[in-house]
Amino acid sequence: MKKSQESSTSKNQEPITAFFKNSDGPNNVAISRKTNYLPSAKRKATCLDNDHLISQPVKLKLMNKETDTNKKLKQIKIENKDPLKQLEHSPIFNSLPDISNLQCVTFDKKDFEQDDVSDVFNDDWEHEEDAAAFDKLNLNKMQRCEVISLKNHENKMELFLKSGEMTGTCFVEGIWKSIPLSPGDIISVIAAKNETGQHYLNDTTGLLVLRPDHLISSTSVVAGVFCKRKAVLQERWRGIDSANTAMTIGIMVHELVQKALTQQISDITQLRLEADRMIRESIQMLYDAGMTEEETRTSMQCYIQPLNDFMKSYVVSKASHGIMQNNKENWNGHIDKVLDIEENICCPQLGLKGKIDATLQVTVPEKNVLQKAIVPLELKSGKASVSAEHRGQLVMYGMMLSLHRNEDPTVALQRGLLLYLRDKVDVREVNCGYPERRDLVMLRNQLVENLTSDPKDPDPEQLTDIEDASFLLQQKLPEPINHERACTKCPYLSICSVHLWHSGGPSVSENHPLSKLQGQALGHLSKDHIKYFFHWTALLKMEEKFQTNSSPLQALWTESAEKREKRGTCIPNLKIKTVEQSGEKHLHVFRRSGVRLNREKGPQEGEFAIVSIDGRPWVAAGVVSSVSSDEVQIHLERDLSKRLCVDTLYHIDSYESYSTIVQNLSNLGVLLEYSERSERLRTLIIDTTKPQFEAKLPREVGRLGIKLMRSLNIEQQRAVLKALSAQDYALLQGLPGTGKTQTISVLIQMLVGLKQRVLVTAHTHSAVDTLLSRLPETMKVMRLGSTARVDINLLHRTEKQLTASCHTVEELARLYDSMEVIGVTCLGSTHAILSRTTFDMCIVDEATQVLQCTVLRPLFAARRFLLVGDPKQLPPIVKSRAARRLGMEESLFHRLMDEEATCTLHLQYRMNQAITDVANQVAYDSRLKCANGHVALATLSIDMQKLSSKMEWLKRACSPEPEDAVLFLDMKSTNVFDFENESRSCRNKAEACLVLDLMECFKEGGVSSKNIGIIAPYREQVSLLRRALASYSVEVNTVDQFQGRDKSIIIYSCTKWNVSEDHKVKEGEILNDDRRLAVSVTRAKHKFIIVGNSKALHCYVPLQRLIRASATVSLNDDIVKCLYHKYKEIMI
DNA sequence: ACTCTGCCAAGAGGA
Repeated sequence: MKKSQESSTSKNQEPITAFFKNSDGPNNVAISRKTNYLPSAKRKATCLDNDHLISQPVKLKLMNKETDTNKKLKQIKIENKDPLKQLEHSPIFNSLPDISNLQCVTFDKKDFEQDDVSDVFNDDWEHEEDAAAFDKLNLNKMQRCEVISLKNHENKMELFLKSGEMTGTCFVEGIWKSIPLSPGDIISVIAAKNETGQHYLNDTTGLLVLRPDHLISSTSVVAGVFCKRKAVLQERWRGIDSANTAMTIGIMVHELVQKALTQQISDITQLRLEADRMIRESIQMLYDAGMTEEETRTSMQCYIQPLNDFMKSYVVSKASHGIMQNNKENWNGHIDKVLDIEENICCPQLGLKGKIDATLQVTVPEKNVLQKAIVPLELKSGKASVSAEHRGQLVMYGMMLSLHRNEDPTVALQRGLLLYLRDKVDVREVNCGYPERRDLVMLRNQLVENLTSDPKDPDPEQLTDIEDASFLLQQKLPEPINHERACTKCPYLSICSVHLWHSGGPSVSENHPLSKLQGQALGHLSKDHIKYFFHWTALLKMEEKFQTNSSPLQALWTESAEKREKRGTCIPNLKIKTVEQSGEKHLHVFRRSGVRLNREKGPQEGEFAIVSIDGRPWVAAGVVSSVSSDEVQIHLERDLSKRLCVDTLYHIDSYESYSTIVQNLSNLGVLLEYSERSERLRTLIIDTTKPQFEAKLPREVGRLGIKLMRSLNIEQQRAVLKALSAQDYALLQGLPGTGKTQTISVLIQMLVGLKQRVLVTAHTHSAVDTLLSRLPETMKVMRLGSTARVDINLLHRTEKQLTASCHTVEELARLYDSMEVIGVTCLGSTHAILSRTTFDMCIVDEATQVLQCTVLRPLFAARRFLLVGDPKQLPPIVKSRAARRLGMEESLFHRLMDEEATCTLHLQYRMNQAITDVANQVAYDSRLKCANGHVALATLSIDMQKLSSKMEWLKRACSPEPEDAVLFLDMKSTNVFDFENESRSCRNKAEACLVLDLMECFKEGGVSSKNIGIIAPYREQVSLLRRALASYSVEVNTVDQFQGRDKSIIIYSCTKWNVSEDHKVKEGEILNDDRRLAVSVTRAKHKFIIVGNSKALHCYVPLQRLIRASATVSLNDDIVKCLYHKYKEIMI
């Protein structure tokens, strides 16, 4: 039972100062890893004396007595609760070390007598020399360090830190002691030095940033001022809180102000016109929030006059002081220049990021002298509360900016402007002292503590039990606040409560509002529902952890651009060539001189990427629109050429966002809500209640069927009728080549004929587009999603095109409502149409490729659903091996598969009999049938006469005969083929040579290369083959890219040749994946050729099954040697 | 040591 919080948050108290109350709480200090770390008497420390570093012994004496300054500070704290005002009269200010003088001194390795710092951590501490290597770390500057060990003293904690080659110690007192640190933790520290040369932090000096590599946005930190628990929930379940009026107005006011500032608009009529124009252009946003234009115009009214006043008094006028005398609180400066709008700041030293509304150059009168300064401005469209949240945001921007200027973030003078415009202008200057900075850093630390794992946490990849995982990997959350009204209305109430009551952690007292709200929050949920929620949140956590480890964002500031380039995630050293406005974005063209870009690695076209400068990561971000050998084009949200000089070198890094994880978590959150749509899905998906079917279909179905179903075979017709009779859901299992796209297309036409609205979705854009392109042009179809990703033939059906003529929210809503079919990817299903209207049926194509938690989103929007897929084909992409082991690949299709609910299409129109037979042996247990004799007997059309002079094996390889339709070309003796040491790489030049020879032969036989597809399991082999076959314009790809399509001939290059006899197949090894193999085989219509080395492949069971089912041709050493000599020039 | 599609972001306000 924890009551401290419940009683301590009183109403009039600034929540931010409440930190002081908690600072004496218990601290969980880990015990030092090395117990006899270093006898303190022997330790040496370096201190700064006349600009020289002198080593001198330091006596470690615990200071039990308070220093004078500490005493004084305590008094001030008691007298004055507002940390903002505390430092103004504080004597401590002067007693802090003068960092500005120290800045020029850099602590470099060469400054020291002893160069050997590498073995500082030897257990042998007897030598004075080793000990002297300590405390080289200069903590007067902010440093990113690893905590090596810690030692708890009576009222302070001693940290042993390491940064690069340097090590040092630091004493931590006061509030900082409450940070739970473990050896291995990364922290960022700035500390003071006492008279004995010892670094220390206490309540009056220094900053300690926990796990600074995890950047938290400034708004998230200040959200924690009110409720830390909510701040954490908001980071993880962002999608739960839907668009509301206040926020929408806020966004519009921001745009208006930014426009006024950049264009110097100070005419009220013009501002009104701008506002009107803005409303007209934002109808999409208004639709999302369910607002009308009239309502919006009215709400905007109360900002326009004040904005006009603001522009007149502060921006346009020449006067720089003496203005607005009638209001003393108002700021008395002048805005000279707008330097930037929405400037992105990212500060790895403080673990913070943010976006500054406007960066301004101002003149401020100070002691009768005019001072120039650069200040951030933060606009707020709500009440002029000058709250801790609002000020805190500016304080954090201030700290980040001071670090960019190379100043000490604990003491550097910082000023920022708060602008309130509702009803009247109110400009406030926010300047602050140390305590508020400290408290904000601590607040951030508390959030990070919950948002990141600590070194002691279990490694998710080691977990083998789903129950353990869902218990151990639950979201850590701060304690709830005691605020009934806020909790009742909080959108995160259910998620907050499910963690509070079902995570085995501490709970709240009976009188706590959350106890009273328990029924409202969770009353509608069963144990199974909660279990399902925790299972999937744990799986997502595992996947997320894997992602954090494999592509760490911190590489942006911990690794050089060149190193990142080697890693394959960065295009370094670019200069701006041109910048042009393109819609709301700025198209930047970057040029790299000299070195050619490696186009296969690094940010690709259509991907989201981050632009950085050395020492300033993440100055902007946007979507890459093209990458050529010497240029990169990217759409950024702001114009970089305005602030920075022409010669600045930029780096563009690819970025893996976590938004998918957050969206999936949100979907699970929605599944817990008390609503009809969630209740329905919980019953069907979690409780797996049997789906119901209508016994009789309306007569209309028959009439429509005569017209529409004629093109379908019996099996397909049955499937359509089954889907139409579903009251809850139905499954359609479509084996390869069985015409499921055709079937779904007819089903959609039937549904539309019955006046039903259909939502068509799939995991990939291409699957959605394939379906939509089969629908008649007369049908009202809208494709949602980013235009860049949509198939070129469907551009006329994109939302952008169709809504171009809408000028009002009503028109827009009418248009959306009039659509008979909406097509969108599962992850794109956050579009407002899906939450504002209901569909009669949702059809999910390639449903076996979607994660269960991802498919939920489109399903919420429909009364019934149809899942279409083939469980024998590709599963969803799950990167974490552990998550795969625990069942994350199980799609909803798998979960719901049941004879009564499923229709299967067996009759296929693609493969001839020979390939069908092999497919049946490899994956389909004789279930796959050729639809008719024509399909069964189809053969490759090739002119064998032209190949009569070829060698026997090559003739068989190209022959159209059924007995050679599936052929294994065995290259046993790859040893002859020792081009170079390729033992570690996943490519095989021998196989590439063979494929090249086959291609040449097919070409001679008159087979068009567009009828041939080449598949390799590994990317590396794919790119080798692509280079080698560049002259053929033949498609070479991984299996995944061929899903859903076919070719007359498929050549499959197994690649692996150096697998040892006793090789133990690892879990999830790609060659052992029967689903990928099944997809490969079933892409071929007439001929399937496997190229491989039987010795290397014998350990892979699915491949063995395939090889046994096919005819084998062994290629001897001579053939291989011959191939080598023929093509060695091409194999680069 | 293997495959790879989707998601723009931080903030927009209020207890």
